[in-house]
Amino acid sequence: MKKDLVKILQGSLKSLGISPCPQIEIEIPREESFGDASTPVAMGLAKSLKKAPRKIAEEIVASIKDKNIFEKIEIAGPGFINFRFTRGYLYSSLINLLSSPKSFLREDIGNGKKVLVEFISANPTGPLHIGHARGAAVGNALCNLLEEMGFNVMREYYINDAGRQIRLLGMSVYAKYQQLLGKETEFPEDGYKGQYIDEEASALFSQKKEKYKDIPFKDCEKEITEWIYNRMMELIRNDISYFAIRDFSSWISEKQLYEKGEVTAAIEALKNKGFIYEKEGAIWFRSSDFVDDKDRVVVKSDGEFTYFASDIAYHKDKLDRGFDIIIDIWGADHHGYIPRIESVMKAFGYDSSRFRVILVQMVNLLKHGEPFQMSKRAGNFVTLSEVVNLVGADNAKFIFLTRKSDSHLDFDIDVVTATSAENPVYYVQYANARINSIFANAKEKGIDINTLENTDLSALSNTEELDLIKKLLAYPMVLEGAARAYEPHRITFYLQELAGIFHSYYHKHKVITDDIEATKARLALCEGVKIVLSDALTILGVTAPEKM
RNA sequence: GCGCCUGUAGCUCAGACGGAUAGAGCAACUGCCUUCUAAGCAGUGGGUCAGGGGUUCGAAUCCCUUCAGGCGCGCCA
Repeated sequence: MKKDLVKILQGSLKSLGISPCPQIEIEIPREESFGDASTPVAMGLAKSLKKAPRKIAEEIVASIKDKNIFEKIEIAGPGFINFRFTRGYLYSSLINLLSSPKSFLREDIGNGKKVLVEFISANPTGPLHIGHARGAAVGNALCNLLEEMGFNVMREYYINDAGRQIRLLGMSVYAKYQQLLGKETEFPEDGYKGQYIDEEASALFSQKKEKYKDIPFKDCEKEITEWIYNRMMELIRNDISYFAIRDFSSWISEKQLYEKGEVTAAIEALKNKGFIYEKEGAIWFRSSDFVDDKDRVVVKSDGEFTYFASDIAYHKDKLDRGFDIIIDIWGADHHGYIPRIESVMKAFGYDSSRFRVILVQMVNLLKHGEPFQMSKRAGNFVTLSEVVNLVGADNAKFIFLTRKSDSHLDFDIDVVTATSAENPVYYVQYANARINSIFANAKEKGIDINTLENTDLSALSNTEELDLIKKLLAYPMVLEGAARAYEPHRITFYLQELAGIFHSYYHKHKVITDDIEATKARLALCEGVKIVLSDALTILGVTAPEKM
C-alpha cells in the first residue's frame, strides 16, 4: 500500500518539476472519514515552494496520472491529501498477500547491511534474572525484525569472564566446598551468597570429591574458576533456551580479548592517535575530547586494566569486523557509560550515528500490586527461569514488548497470569486459534482451503471486512517503522489492534455459510489475518498455538 | 551539584520525522453463549497531555524553565 502510494506521488512530484523529491510520508488517519491513507507532503513543501499547502496539494492531485486504484482523493484540513482505495485494489492486494506473503510484507530496507546486536551479556556468575529477561526479549525481537527487513544480523553475547567477579565466584564456591568438608573457611566479603552457590559447591564435591581438601585457594583457583565458569555458562545457555530466545551467533570472551592482546593493541591504537596520556601514575583516555564530560582511566596506577579498557578493546573489535550498524542493548542503570563508549567509537573514526545503545529499563516485579520477592534461591533476585515457570515464556516476552524499552515496567504476576483480556498475549493468540478452528470446520465440510489465492473476493463488502483488509495492508508500514526506530514494541500494539478487529468481525459475521462464494472469500480474508498474525508473533519470538 | 530517563483517563501504557476532534486495555456500570472456541463481543462514563514560557500555518511531540519520581556520576565490576 505504502509502496504503491509513494511511487504514484513520486511520479506526480516529478512531473511538477519538484526536485529533489522529498521524503514522502504516508500515514493511516485515525479518523475514518479522512480516508484509508493520507500524506502531509504538500504541507512539507509549502515553505520551500512558498505556496499555500492546499494549493500545492491540488497541483499534486491534478498531476496524478494513474487514478484507477482510488475511489476518491480529497484535500482536507491544512493540506492533507487523503486517499480512498477502490475495493478492487484492496482485493488484489489481499490476493498478493496470500500468494506471496514474504515479498508482499517485506520492504527490504536493510539491503544486506551488516548489523551487530549485543544483548543480555550478563556476567557468568549466576542465573539470569528478570532484568536480563526483558533485555533478552527486546534483543531477540529486534534481531528477528531486522533480519526480516533485509539486514544481515549477528546476535552477540559478551562474557565478562576476566575480572574480579569471576574470581570471587570461584572463591565463594571454594569456601562453601571447604565448609562442606567441615573445614572452617572464610567466606569472601563480597562473595556470591545465593543458594545456587551451595548447590554448586555440592556439585563440586560430588564430582571431584576431596580433591581440593587441603589445597589453598591460590593453588586450585584456576581449576575451580574454570569449572564454575563452565557450569555458569551452561546455566545461562539453558536459561536462554528455556526462554526460547534464538541462539546467539557469537559469544565473545573478555578473557580472550586479553589473551589475544587486543586490549593492549586497542590502547596502543588510541595512543597512536594521541588520545592517551599519563597522569598520576595512571593511563587515561581523552574521552572528554569527544562526548564525555571527563577523561577515563584505562590502566590504574597499580598496573591493572580497568573494565573500561576491555570495553574499548571489545568495541574496537566490533568495528574491525566491519559492521555497518552496531547496537548495544544495556540495562538502563548503565546509561552513564554511553558517552564514554561513544567517545571510543569516535576516537576510532566511526560515525557515531551508526552506533546505538538501546536502554532497557528496570522491571518491577509485583504480586497483587505489592512488590514481590521470590524464593531466595538465587540471592535477592528473581530468576528468569522462575518467571518462565510462573507465567510462561510467550507471556513474559509479550509483556516485555508491550512497553517501549526505556520506560519502567510493572510486571504483576497476577495480571500476567490472568487468562483474560487483561492479558494481551492470549487475546492475540486467541484470534489465531479461532481462525484455525474455522479452517478445521471448513475442511470438515469439504471446502477446499488450499487455493484461496484464486478466490473471487467480491463478496467481501461489509465495513468490518474492508477494515480488516486495510489493517493487513498497513502491516508492512508498521514493520518498517519498527525496524527504522529499533522499536519492536510497535508490532505488539499493531497485533492487539488487528486481533481486536478480527474478534469483532468474527462475532458479527459468520465465515462459513451456505453461500460458497462468500464463504471462500471470507476464508481468504481469514487466511490473510492468519498470515500476518503468525508472521508478527514469530518476529516477536512468541508462538502462535493452533488451539487454545 | 552535574548528566540521562520518565511524567498522557482512577490504574497500566500507546501516540509513527511537528499534523486533522488525544487513543487502547484494565477497573466501574449495562447487555450478549441452541449458531465456526465467551481466553470473546456490543454499549456507557472518564483528560488543564505535571505547571509556566517560547519556536510556527500547526506542539503531547522541538527549545527554555519549574516541580515530582527513577537512575547514573570511582584509578569498582
